[in-house]
Amino acid sequence: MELSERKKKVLRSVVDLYIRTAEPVGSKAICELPDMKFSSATIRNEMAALTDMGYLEQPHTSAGRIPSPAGYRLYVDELMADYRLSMDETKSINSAIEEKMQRFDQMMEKVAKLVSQATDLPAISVASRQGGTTVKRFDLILAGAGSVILVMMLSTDEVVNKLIKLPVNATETDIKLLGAVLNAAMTGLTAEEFTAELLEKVMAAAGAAGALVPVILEFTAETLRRSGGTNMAIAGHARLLGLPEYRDVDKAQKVLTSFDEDALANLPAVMQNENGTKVLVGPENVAQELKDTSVVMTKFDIGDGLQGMIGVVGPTRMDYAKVTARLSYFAESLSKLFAKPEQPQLPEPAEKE
Amino acid sequence: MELSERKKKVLRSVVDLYIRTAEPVGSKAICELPDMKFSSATIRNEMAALTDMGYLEQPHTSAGRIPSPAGYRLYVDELMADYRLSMDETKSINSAIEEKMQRFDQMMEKVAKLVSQATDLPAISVASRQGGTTVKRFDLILAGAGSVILVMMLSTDEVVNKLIKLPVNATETDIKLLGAVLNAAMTGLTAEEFTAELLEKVMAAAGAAGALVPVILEFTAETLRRSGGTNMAIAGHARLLGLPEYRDVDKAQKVLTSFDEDALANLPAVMQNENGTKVLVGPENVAQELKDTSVVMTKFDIGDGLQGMIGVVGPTRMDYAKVTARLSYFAESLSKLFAKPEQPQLPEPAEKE
DNA sequence: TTTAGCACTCCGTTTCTTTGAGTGCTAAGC
DNA sequence: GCTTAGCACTCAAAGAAACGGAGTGCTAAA
Repeated sequence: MELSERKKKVLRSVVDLYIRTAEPVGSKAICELPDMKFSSATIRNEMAALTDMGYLEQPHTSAGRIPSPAGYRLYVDELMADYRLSMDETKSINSAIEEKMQRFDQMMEKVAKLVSQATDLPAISVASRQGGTTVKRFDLILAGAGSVILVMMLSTDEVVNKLIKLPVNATETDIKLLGAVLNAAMTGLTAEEFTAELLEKVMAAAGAAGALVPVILEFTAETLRRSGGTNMAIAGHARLLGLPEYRDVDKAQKVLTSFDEDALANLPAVMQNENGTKVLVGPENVAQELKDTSVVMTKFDIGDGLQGMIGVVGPTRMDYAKVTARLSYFAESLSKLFAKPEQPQLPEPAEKE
Repeated sequence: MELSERKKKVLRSVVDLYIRTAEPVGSKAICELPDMKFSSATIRNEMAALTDMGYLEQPHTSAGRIPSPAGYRLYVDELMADYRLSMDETKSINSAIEEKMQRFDQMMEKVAKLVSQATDLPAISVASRQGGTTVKRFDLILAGAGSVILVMMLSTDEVVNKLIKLPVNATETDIKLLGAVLNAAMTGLTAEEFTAELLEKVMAAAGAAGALVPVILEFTAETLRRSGGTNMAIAGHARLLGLPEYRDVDKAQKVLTSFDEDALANLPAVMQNENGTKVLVGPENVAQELKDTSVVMTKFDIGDGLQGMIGVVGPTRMDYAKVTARLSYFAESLSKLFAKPEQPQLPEPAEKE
């Protein structure tokens, strides 16, 4: 069912205002907006309708409305006005990039820092090898006193190993079975394909030694993720605390902790088959800890078989238009930067004008 | 003036208790301690004396006492009991290190993460080339419309350049003078030697183009710091928020912001000529934002001309004994790890016992 | 020199009240 | 049939007042 133009206008206004103020928006505030031709009573009716439809929420009876996740979604998809970057903004982004990218090594950190600065939100920056590494072959060696050695050969021909303590007694046969199961189910998979379903399937098949599966699976995924050349940095943790929604220390802690614990590690996977800018509103995030934050992210090209991604994490009430615009521009500039042959060692001689 | 044994005992007890509880400590609590043979009135007198001497402070008249920075200092230097690591602790540190250090590349991040885990505080980890890089030679090129190009040749024979906008009009002569001053005053210096005094001296000598000096100095210091191979990582931001003193978002934000802004960048310099573990209590920190936090840090050997450092940042009320012990042990284990020829590609075959 | 006793201070908490922004609904107006 | 003015009602947030109790400093006795 389509919303009437007026409803859309009201919804847009509510979201806009809430993004600006972080306070529930009342009917009066809306009807006082410059191009709003109706009285507060009318707006009130519209808002009640939008609430019924699930686009707005009411923190409590006598408060204004705030957008629901569905409301944000609609806003992002259809309602929000384009944000046009000013000359100043483009200039400052470009000069920041040119200035700081002199050395390649700690690049991801630099990028994350710059993105964070540009958006005033915590930012993430990832470079990952396309078409990830996989495991060619698993071997398990029963190693005396209650432990096994896991040996993996990767598609890159690296060999990685790990000593695992046995939580239970397992016989030679159990381990052999487990090895067979691993080789059958988990070879040729990239890090992104290690899902909860896979875990269950393998555990079911592994029988007595099934208890080892979670450890092995996690270790393998982690190894592939890193061997995939994934290099990721997060910057601007502190900016989260500047936002009114994170004056609540517990909330802030939850989100910051999730950063340390790689809750963002699967964002690149989400972007895998996407183009342009992707917005994840609140509960659309897979990671539990991010259920009431939003994520905006964009790909960029590093060349050399590497895929770059930048993104920010913020409150669901985030200035999507502005953030999206700045992020896209950032990605564009970075792509251009990396497309250049190499940074010149010396600038052109000063031209005469 | 020496403190009586009893005063020392009281002071130690106050610090110990405050470290544990984060609440001002009253005379009653002290005299109820197992081996405290005096009444609360006596303790009260002792505490009043310790307050006069500047070792304790009173948040307000009717509250208990908390240690002053001087009190912590004394505690760290003389009073605190050795913390003996349990087998469990050493084991878990060692296995964490062995397990995670499979790949060398993102090592500093890993180390920081592990240290943070082991201490439950934000941690920093730095690897820096010993005997830092210096600038061999500066050149300034006047580049048409109000800008100059700064070209530096480093002791590593790298060449770095930067375009600088002129805030004022400067003539060829001014720039020449500036160039001469830079070459005279700033060649051969490592990043650590770029101090506020140097800045003033150079600015004074540079005359008309003096306005450029701060920019140049900062850029140079930054370049050297990085080219020095300094590689640093911070982890565990979120743990700060778990501490009662940082339930106050503004305080937490100040500290976390300082992490993003390299307030920790000069810690390695502080360690330069130190050995063992160094503790900086509250105001002993140079960085303004860390004036009411404490820092504990230790060096470790990476070999290969690299010097490692690990450290943690926490409230002045921090368990110095425990943190110091864990940090030292960590540093030891890391040194050992790096002293090994190379990580074995496969572990030894399981031994029979 | 130590300790029991006591008056005093002052913070943190709880409880109660007030205030006002915002709502839904009804009935009148265009 | 929309739109709007009016009104009674709700409820969180802010303020005021009262309370309780932990801790102190001081005095006087042991």
